[in-house]
Amino acid sequence: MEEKNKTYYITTPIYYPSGKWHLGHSYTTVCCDALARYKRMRGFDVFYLTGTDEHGQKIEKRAAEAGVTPKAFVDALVDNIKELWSLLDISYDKFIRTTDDYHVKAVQKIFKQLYDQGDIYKSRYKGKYCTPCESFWTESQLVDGKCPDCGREVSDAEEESYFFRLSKYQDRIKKLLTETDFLEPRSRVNEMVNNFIKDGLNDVAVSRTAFKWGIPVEFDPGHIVYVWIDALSNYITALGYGSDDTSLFDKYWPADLHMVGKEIVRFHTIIWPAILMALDLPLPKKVYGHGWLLLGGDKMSKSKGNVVDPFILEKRYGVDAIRYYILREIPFGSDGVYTNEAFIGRFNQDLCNDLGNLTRRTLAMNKQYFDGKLDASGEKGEFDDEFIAEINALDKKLDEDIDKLNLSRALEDIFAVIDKANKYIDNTRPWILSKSEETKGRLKAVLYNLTEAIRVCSTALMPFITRTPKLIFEGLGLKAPEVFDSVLKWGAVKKYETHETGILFPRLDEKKELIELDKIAAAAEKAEQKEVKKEDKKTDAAVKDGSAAKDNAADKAKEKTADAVNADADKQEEYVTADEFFRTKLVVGEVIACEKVEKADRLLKSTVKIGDEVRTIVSGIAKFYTPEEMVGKRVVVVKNLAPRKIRGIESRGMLLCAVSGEGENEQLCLVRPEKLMDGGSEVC
RNA sequence: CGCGGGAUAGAGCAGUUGGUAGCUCGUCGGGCUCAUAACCCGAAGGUCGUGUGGUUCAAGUCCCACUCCCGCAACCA
Repeated sequence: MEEKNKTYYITTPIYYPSGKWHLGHSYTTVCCDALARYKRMRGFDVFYLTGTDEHGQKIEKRAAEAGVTPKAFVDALVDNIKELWSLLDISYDKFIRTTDDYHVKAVQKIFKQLYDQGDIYKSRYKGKYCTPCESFWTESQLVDGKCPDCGREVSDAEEESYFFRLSKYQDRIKKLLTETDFLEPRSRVNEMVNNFIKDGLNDVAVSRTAFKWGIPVEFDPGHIVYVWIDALSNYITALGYGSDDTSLFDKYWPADLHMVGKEIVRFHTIIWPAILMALDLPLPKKVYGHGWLLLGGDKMSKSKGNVVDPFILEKRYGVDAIRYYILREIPFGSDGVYTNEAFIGRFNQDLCNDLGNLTRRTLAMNKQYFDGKLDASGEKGEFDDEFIAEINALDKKLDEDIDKLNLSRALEDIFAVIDKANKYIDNTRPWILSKSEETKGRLKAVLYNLTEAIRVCSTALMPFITRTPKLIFEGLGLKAPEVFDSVLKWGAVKKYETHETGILFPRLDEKKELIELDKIAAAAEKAEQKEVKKEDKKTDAAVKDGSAAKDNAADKAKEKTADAVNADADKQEEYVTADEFFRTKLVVGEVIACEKVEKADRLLKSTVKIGDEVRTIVSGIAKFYTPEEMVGKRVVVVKNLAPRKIRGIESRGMLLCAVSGEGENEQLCLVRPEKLMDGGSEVC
C-alpha cells in the first residue's frame, strides 16, 4: 500500500476473429478487467491492453469464402467484439489490432533487427508436400507414408522460410520456467517442460510464403511474418515500442501480467520470452494460464450452447450478473463449467438474497426509524466488536487474494462480510430495539454499523461488478469512491442520509427461467441454421426479443455479397439425379470378424463378407460397439468407396451409420437391413 | 507403458509447511418478521477412489502400486 505511483500493465491475449464471440472470450477479458479496476483503486497507474490478432491463412480463406477483403472481414468482427466489451463494461486502455499501421511497422522493424543480429536466419523448411492439399507434413504426421488428409502420395519439398533461433535460448527458458514463478499456476510448468523443452527446442519458422494476408517481410517480398512474431509482439508495440514515441513503453514495460488461456501458454512462456531475450528486453513478470469455461453438465437441453451467448445473457440479466458469475464460479486456475442452473443459482442466492436483500432491509430500517439520518453517536453493544473486526479485515484479505490472482476467493471474502451482516441483524434484532425509546441509541449504532458494512462491501465490489455498487451508493447518499485508500474500513464515513432503493436484483423463478432460456436457445439455433444455409437475407423476425439476431459480423460480411453468396448456396442445395446417386453402390454385408485397432480410440477393424467377396473395413465406431457384438451383424456397406489406409490398415468401403450430436452428446448407430437379407444384396 | 489433470457428504468444490474432516447449494426440523416466499439457528449425510501398502507418535495432506474419469495428442467417409 506504499505502492503509490507504481504502474501495472496487464494484458489479455489478442483474440483471433474466426467466428462468433462467446462467453469464453469474455472470461479472460472480464478477469483482467477486474484486476485492472482493482489495481486502479489501489492507486496503481494501470495500463490494460486487449485487442485482436487479425492475420493468417484462415482469415484470408474465410474472407474469400464470404467474398470480402480480409480487412473488411475482420473489421466487422472487431466492431462486434468492441460492442461486447462495452456491454460488459471492460475498461481497457487500449485496443490493439495487428492490422494497425504502427504495429505493422514495429513488427517489420523487430523482424529486421532479429535478422540483422542473426537470431533470425533464412533456411529451407523441409517436409513432405501434398500438392492437391497444398500442405506440408512432417514425417511423423504421415499415414503410411501418404498424406493424412487425402491419402495421396506426397513428395519431398522445400520451402524457403525464416527461422528464429529458439534453440539458442533453451537453457534460459528452462531456468525461467523451473526456477521462477514466471508461469502460474505451477502445474502448467511440468506440462511445458515435459512436452516441449525436455527433448530440446527446435528453431521455429517465423515466415510463410503460402499466403498473403499478413505483415510482409520488408527485405524479402513474398515472405509474410508468421504469427509468433506478429501476434506476440503486440504486447510491446501497443506501447509504442519500435515507433518514434516510446514513452508508454518506457513507463509500463515489462508487463506485470499476461493473462492467457491454457491453450496458448506454450507460446507465451517459451517463444515470447525467447523473442524478448533476443531483443534484449526485460521479461514480463508473470504469465498466468487460466482454465477454460466449459459448457456441460446439463442433461435436458441440447441447445444450451447458444444460450451462452454473452449478448443474450446480458440482455436478460445485466452485466453484473455475468461478471459476477464468471468471476465467482470458475475455480481458481482450473476449468469451470457453465450451466444455466448454476448461473441462476448464483444470481438468486448471492446477488438477490444476500446482497440485494441486505441492502434493502437495512435502508428500509434506516428510513423507517431515523428517516435515513445516521451518525456514529449510537450506543455500542454486544456483537459490535466482532462485526467491525470482520469488516476491517476485508481490506487485507482482498489484497492477499488479488495478489494470488484468486478472484473468486476475493468475492467469497466480500460475501462473507455480507453474510455476517445478515447474521448481525438477526443477533441484534433492530425491529425490537425500535419499540422502545430507551433502546433508540443502541438501534442507531446497529444501523450505522450495518450501513458501514454495506458501504465497505459495495466499495470492495466495484472492481468486480460495475453497476450495482453505484446504485447502492446512491441509496447511501454518497458518491462512489475512486480509490480504496482509507475508505475500506469501518468508520470512514461518519454521517449518513440514506434513501431507500428499489430492488437491486429481482429474484428469478428458476424453473421458469430455465424454460425461457431453452426457448431462446432453440430460437437462436433455428436462426443460425437459417444463417448457415444463407437463405435468410431478410430481416429475421423469428427471434422476437432480438438478442439472438444481433447483427454479428458474419451477417454483415454476408450482406455485402448477398447475391453472389446466394447463387452459391442454391447450387449447394441442388438435387442429385438418380443416376448420380446410383453411382454409389450400397450393398448388404455380413460382419464375420471384428477387432479393435491398436492405439486408436475410435477405430474398429471389421471383416465383412459381401456375397463371395471378403474385405476389411475400418470405421470410427469403437465408442458405440464392441468387436464382439459386431460379429454376425448385417450392415450396409458403401461398396465402391475409394480405398483408404487408416492407421496402416487398408479400409475398403464404409459402414453406413446414423449419427447425431457432438462430443458428449454424440450418438451413433449402424444402419442395418430390417430383415436378414443375403450378403451382397443391393441397397437402392 | 504418448503428455497432463482429477477422484473429499446428494450436487459443485476448499483443505495452505502432515496434528481432532470444512464451504456453498440441496434435504429435513426450528426461529424471526426489518426485508425480494427473503433472513437466522439446528440436524441428517463422508472409513477423504482402491490397496486393509509404505514413512510417521500422527496422513485427505508425503512415498509406492493399481482402478476409474476428464482434457490434449493420435484416430474417425
